[in-house]
Amino acid sequence: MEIEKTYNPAKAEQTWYQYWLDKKFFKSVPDKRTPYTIVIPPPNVTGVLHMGHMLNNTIQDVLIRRARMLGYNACWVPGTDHASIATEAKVVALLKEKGINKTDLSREDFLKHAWDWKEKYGGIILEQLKKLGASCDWDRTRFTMDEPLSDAVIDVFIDLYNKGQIYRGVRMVNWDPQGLTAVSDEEVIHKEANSKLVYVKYQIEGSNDFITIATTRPETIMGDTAVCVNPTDERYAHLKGKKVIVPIVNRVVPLIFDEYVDATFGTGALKVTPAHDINDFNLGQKHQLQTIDALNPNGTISQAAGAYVGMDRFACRKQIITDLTEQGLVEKVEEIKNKVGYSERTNAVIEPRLSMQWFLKMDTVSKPALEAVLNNDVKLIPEKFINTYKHWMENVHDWCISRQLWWGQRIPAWYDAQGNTVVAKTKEEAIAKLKEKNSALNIAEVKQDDDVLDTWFSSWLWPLTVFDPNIVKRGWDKANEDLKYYYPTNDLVTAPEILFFWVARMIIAGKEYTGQKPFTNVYLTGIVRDKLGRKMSKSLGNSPDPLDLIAKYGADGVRVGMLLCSPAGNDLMFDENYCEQGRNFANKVWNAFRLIKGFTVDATIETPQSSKAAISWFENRLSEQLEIINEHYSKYRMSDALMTTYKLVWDDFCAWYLEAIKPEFIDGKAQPIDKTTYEATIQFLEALLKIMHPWMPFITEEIWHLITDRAEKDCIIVANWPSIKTNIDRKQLAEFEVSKELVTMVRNIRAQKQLSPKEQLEIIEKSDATHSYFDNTIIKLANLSAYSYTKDKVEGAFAFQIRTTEFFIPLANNINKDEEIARLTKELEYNKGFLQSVQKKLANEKFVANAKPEVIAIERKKESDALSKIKTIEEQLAVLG
RNA sequence: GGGAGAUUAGCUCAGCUGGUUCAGAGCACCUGCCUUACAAGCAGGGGGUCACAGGUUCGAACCCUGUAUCUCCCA
Repeated sequence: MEIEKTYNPAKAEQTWYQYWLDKKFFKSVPDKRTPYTIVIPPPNVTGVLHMGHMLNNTIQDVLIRRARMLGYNACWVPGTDHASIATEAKVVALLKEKGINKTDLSREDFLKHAWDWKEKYGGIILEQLKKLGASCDWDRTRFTMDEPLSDAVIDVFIDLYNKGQIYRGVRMVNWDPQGLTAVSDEEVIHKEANSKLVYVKYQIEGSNDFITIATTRPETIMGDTAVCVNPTDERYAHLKGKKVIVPIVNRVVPLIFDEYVDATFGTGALKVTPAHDINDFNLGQKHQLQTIDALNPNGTISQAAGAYVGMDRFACRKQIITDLTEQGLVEKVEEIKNKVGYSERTNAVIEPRLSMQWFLKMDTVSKPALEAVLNNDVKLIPEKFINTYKHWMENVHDWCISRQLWWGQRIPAWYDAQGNTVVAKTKEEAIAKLKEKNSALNIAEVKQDDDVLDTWFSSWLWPLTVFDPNIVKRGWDKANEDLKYYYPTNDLVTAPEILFFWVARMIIAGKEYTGQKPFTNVYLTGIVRDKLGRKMSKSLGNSPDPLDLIAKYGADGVRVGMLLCSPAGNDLMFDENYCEQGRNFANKVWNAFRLIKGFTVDATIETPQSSKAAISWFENRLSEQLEIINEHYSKYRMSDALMTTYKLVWDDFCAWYLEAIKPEFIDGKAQPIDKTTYEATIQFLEALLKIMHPWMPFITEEIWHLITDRAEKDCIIVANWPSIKTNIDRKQLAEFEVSKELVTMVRNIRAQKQLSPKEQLEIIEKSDATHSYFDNTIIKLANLSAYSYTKDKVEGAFAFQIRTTEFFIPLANNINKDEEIARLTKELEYNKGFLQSVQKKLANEKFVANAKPEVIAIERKKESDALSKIKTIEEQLAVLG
């Protein structure tokens, strides 16, 4: 059979993914085995695969595939999130292109468009995940707005309302004037901006004096209902009891005194606009100030402002500065840097706004969730996030859960014309409840709340409702078989950015409705940045399309590339070079297979000693390294686990083992290989393929089937993870390390003396021994004619040491005395310096008195080794004269 | 302004109980090789005042204090 020289990933990827699907290897149903479960962080239904998803989902797939091989019942639940604001914005934009305004549509018509859109374009991202090799149980695919899941969201709202945890009230919220909705604190991104700090003069009533205030928001002047200064600020003490006149609208407002004001900022005088700043709002409450809302929901100036009505807030800001300047009321304008909040979803500047919203009280429900992390019941990886988590959970604010949108779960609150409110699942139930409050109820006037719930108010139930949407209604005791079996899940892999949005809230919901944590380990990935450290973004155009990368380097290559450079919790400086390295690794594996497949087996020939030794060594080496790999996995050190695998395959297997056992060519003909060595080699290859499989699922499955014809379900995806041999011979491993050094030394000498690798050399070891286990392997690897032992020095040969042993290579015409003297002198100096430092240490009484005995023993060994080396070198120098 | 973390080779990172002259890996780099598995390769090599300044210790990349720079979170 002809095997191609380079690995071609495209075909293998297509073939095997379909094969796995057909054989239902990803499918999981509860059985006697221990489950291993991951629920996917559901990507936005509108989303397309980006580098962050790649990283995230590759890690999940590695964990799932390894668990499957370890014999767990591995279940990875996929799905998408309805992402209310992002999706609604997208649908609105699309309708606009068709000339349809959302405001012209009824709620029902809009939702119909939205669902049409979702059915047509939603979930592309899940198809893309398949290209990556994601082994999700696709039969379990869920969407956060699937009817049963939505139902559960409503159940939770009703339940928490009945428990008194949910309330409605007027609060200052983060208003997105573009999305026309409130957003939570976590959805506001604070960015540094260059702003103008305007110093405006307000006249003191009944005088020609002015008080100057500094503001970055002059367009809210029309909403001012006080001016405030610090009571300790002597500059303003004489103004006590006075009133001031707000410019533009000429409103007379009180001058108030409050500790809140920072006397050192600006002029020390603050304009108070209770409707447009949270701190001003608090001041307003405290001093019982009037509240004037000078802005409309869309960010234009409101009727109530009394001036500039209808003008956009930013246009108004400019205009008002011009107008005030003309009136001589602007003292100066300073350029400053301040933080401005932007909407995560629409990127509009957030406006603090007073409005009627629904809130969830966080103080009591968050306590068990904080404890779960502090007592390590839920482990955060890396641990450094525990502090951040603690800080947030201890300072948590009530959660604004209503959104002024249509796409999402509609709040199940109902009102009558008299302002009575009830919470109920259906209109009928609501009417019944309202009747209790209002005997004269006019049914025609009963209205449901127009708002929907925050998306996170549905995704916090994700690990519960993907398994059992009835959990809220029926309770943990009556949970279905799936939930009982898979929950709590094992690992959650997500970005630290949503630690509070999502992770904390899932723990809250889990504790509330099952009394249990939703997952045991939370692996927090970093942000994927470009190699300059910039966040990858569409606008910068610095984000490669993951599918292009897969086409170019193969899915296996990209997976390896991503994970080579991503320790947990660290941002990842992505560089295509890593994918290239991944692709090269796949090709290396491919060629190792090609070599082995090309062997001709002859059952009659005996196994050479060199191969026997190599097999024994690699058997030990494999177990030794597998132990380390398992250890890395158990600590979620993914890059380390991968790098150890990489070196085991490339260095140990390809560079040392295969070179040691591969048959020679005689007269241009490849010699056959003995059966024992061949079979051992195939076994090693299979074990290595298994260890590589979680990282490189496609190529390993491809080779697995090319090695031999296999039964229908004999696939590497369900093969057993290799076991570690019980008695690893570490002494032998150490011995081979010395042999490797010897081989390297010989190669080095060849390079220095410009000797062909084909020219055979001879090695003589100065030792009392007559042979050792790896002699023949060394002969093979270093291309020697002989390896012999002597008790005496060999004159006129090239001499060197490995550790404390002396070796000679007879090189009749190739010894340059001066060069040798220089080399040996340098080595002598180094060893003398080393000896000196060791002896200094040993001469130190305090060291000998305080250091651990093992440490002292090591130092003594170093001393004696150095002494013997020095002696040897001095002898060699003496011989050279 | 408050909090958390980081700073080790050109780059990305290890260094997990303080103990091999002040250190490791991968990539990149340099030199030599198209050697019948692989040039997507092979062999060999160079490269670091462990951010800076003090301190603790027989001994510090590691522990402590301060400084600088960067990142993130919260207000």
